[in-house]
Amino acid sequence: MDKNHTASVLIDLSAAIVSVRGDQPVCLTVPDVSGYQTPGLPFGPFYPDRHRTMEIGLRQWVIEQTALDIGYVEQLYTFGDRGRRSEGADNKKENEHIVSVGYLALSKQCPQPDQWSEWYKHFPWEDWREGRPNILNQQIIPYLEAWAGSDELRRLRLQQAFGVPDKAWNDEFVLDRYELMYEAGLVWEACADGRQKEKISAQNGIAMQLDHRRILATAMSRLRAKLKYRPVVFELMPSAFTLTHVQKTTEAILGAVLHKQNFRRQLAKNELVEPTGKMSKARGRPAELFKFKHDESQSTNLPGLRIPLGKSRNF
Amino acid sequence: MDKNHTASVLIDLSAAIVSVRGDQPVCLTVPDVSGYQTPGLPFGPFYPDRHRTMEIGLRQWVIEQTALDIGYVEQLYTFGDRGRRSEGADNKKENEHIVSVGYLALSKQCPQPDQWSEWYKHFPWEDWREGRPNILNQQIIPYLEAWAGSDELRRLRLQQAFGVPDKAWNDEFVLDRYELMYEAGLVWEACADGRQKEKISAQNGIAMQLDHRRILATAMSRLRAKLKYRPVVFELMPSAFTLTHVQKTTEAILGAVLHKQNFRRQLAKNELVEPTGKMSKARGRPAELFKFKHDESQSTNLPGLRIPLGKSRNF
DNA sequence: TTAATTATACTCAATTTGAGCATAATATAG
DNA sequence: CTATATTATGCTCAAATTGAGTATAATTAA
Repeated sequence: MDKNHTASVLIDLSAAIVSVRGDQPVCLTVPDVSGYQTPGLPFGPFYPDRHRTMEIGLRQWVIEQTALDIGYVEQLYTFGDRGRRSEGADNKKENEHIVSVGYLALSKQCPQPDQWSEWYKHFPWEDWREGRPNILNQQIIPYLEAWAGSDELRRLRLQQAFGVPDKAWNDEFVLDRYELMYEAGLVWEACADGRQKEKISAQNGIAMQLDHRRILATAMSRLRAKLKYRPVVFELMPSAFTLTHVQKTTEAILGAVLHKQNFRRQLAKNELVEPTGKMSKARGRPAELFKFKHDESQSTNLPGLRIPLGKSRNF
Repeated sequence: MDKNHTASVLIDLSAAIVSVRGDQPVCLTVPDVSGYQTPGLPFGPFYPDRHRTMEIGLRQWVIEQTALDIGYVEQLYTFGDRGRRSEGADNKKENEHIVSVGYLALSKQCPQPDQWSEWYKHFPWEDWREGRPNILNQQIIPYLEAWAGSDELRRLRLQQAFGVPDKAWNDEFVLDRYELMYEAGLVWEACADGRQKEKISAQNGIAMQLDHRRILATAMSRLRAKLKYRPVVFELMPSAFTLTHVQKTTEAILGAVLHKQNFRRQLAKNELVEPTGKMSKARGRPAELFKFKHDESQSTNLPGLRIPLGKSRNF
């Protein structure tokens, strides 16, 4: 292998910092820097001689820049695509190669509401809590079927990702769906020229800078999957909470509604929570306040709640 | 944030290329380059202006250097630890920071047997197919319990990772176990000075260069987990195989024996294989030869076999 | 011809899941 | 002060899945 190539790169640490506000999952974003009205994920450079590990580097600039208390941090994926920068409007140095390491972080609070962006504004087809989103049948699916045409591979991927025809919707395939839509030119970021961008700007969710929406999709996929076998929900909960609160938070992340009694049965069986003795005061019968039973530092390896998702979710 | 820091790094693409020979999972290794007898994982540099993505870069040098046909490739983790290089014997340039992106790749064949190293020679405590490995009760557990002492957190981690006391052994926690042993100074790589290295060299599995054993542990964890919900076994199988062959391969990866009839029931239910009509010839009653029902390109999203692992595996 | 070996069909109890009803304890509207 | 809406929680029950067997069939090797 010849060595006549640039091997030196800069490393960006990008973070999808996720929290839940009310019944909406939100993600910390930074204001637009390009000419378009697209928010971006916060990111900072990695200085290898300053930080022992990349996770430490990530925590460092998150603390410095956002003053947030993030507990759970997980590395998502390292994106090394050439021309990642050149897709945006600003295009400073062509020769400066940037590799971006994506992270998922969870935060219990989300102050300054204007800095947090709701997941489902970027991915309106992912929220099934009120039933199948209209945008699917009215826009996305017809377009994708036309795009697939008689291409067998495309149709198979369509069936895998979107469950059409006659397959169930899988809430974990967020990334697959986004990438399919990207390839089909259905999302703003995939459009090369400005005119095309104008045409679909408002549709199919709010775009983000560079490949940030892809990173967010990766984060959503990972979090939805993890929720089902590790008790990460509690990284999004306050120290005391009602069982309904845990359920609403879980449902927000999954974009699906769950059976109340069965959800509680799982919680009970896995011994994840214990009563505090106190009661919540709201409308209706007061609910008992619970707390997470375990140390947060070890929550990574606990069994978690095998979420009962129900069978017929593709109507 | 001040910019008076080196931000430029080199990127290594390290690969745990896994195959199964007979009933042993194996991993492609390169000969020792340090003074010690430790094999290493193959790796190559990433040239960002030559390869569009890192995965393409990885495939490229694997083809060039090993002439292997690897189908399935999955990014594992990006390690950015400072001083990753300086642990080894050769220590060329202090200022050259290297970030290593680990990959898991699966290969159906493993020619040149001397270049492939068996998993369980590096991790003898991970193979439970003949029952609980003796090394656990005779060496590892006593040492770790002494190390934990009365430290509550350490005892909890010990319980999580190794299941002592009264918790089940979880085959997926390969990385957790290795890291705990590393911290406790139980593995060769964790020892700073040569004398200490001598002392535990032969014990606790064959060491590897740098952090390569950690990457392999990550690969093992990921593969064992994935096996249970995605049909990746077939990436390790020839085009036609008997059901027993699939089971033996699965058992090799998991390091555990499975119930034959239940394993087949899962295969049947998920419609993963179809008969070829041909028969295998060996000792005993001939078995029908099957083939994987689906296109390999889409195998990522298929349901997979929810492996029936049996209940009482910590005796 | 017999024994060893491997494959495959079938059974059955225990557990888990999906989905529901019934009842309890509070706030709020009239 | 009573009725009603609202939320919480206890309990049931059929269907499906899982764990762990037994029985039997088709080969090779002795």
